Amino acid sequence: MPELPEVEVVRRGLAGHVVGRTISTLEVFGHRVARRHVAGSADLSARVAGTRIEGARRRGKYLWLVLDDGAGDRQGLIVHLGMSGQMLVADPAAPDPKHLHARFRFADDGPELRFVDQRTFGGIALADLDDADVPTTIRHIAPDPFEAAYDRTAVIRRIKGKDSAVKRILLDQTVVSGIGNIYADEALWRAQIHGERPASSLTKPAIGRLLDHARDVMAAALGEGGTSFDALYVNVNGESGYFDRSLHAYGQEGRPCDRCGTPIRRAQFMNRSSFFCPHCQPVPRRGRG
DNA sequence: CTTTTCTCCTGTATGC
DNA sequence: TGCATACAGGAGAAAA
Repeated sequence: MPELPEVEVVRRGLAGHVVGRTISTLEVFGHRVARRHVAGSADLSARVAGTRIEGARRRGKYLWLVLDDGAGDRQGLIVHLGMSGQMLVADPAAPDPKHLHARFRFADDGPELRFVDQRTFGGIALADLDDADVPTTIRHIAPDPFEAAYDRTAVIRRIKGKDSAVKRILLDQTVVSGIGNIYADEALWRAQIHGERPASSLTKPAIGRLLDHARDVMAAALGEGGTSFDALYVNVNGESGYFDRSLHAYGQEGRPCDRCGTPIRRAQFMNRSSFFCPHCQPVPRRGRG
């Protein structure tokens, strides 16, 4: 549920609180959190201990810390928040919260870093970095709309070539990353496109406008500290953003559309909820766009 | 190869 | 009050 803006809020917090510091120990609790680290949690802890955090990076919903072991070897510590993951900076004397899955202690004996995750869809893992300092294990994740590597024209062309529902494609992180259910619905509302329209039925300019709306709505959300529709999304200090006040579609079932007044409708799509204005975003007829 | 469905997980809300 | 059920949904595995 944390999407690009919420993850960026966390990245900025990490940049301010842990970059430049040296990790003394990493404790991993339970078997779930390091499941993507194939060599296991003991290996993960051993490799992370003693490294210095050189940077905090992000692509889409993926975060990673660039770690330097001081001997010329650099690795990426990937952090994915999943549905409910939190990275919290805390006083080491503060009691452990429920659902604490990992704890980073630092050589300076300053505040520690905790990975807390109620639903345990998130996790941490180490990976090699490529020449651009992107972990090699997330090379299948496309650049997000804020990256220099984002090729808007190529993304439009790729989307135009697909017959799947356009919302499904917005959520496909291998096409463009960072967009989840909330910002997909918001971008579709802004673009006045129904998410079940086949992508190939949209004109290239319409696809371009949709992508630009997705970028713009995520930028606006970031400007307000992210969306806190769920109280689980917080920055590293445990504080929520307030972009949920600015949502036009997501979670607005029954409320009048801010553009035309028609009640916002909710429908099941891909086993998730989709919110849309039935007037501004007409439902496509089956078999055509 | 591409596309779609299933699965992982637990706290909260709702219905009987 | 208790118990069952629905729901939130990112992403990778599995299936089609």
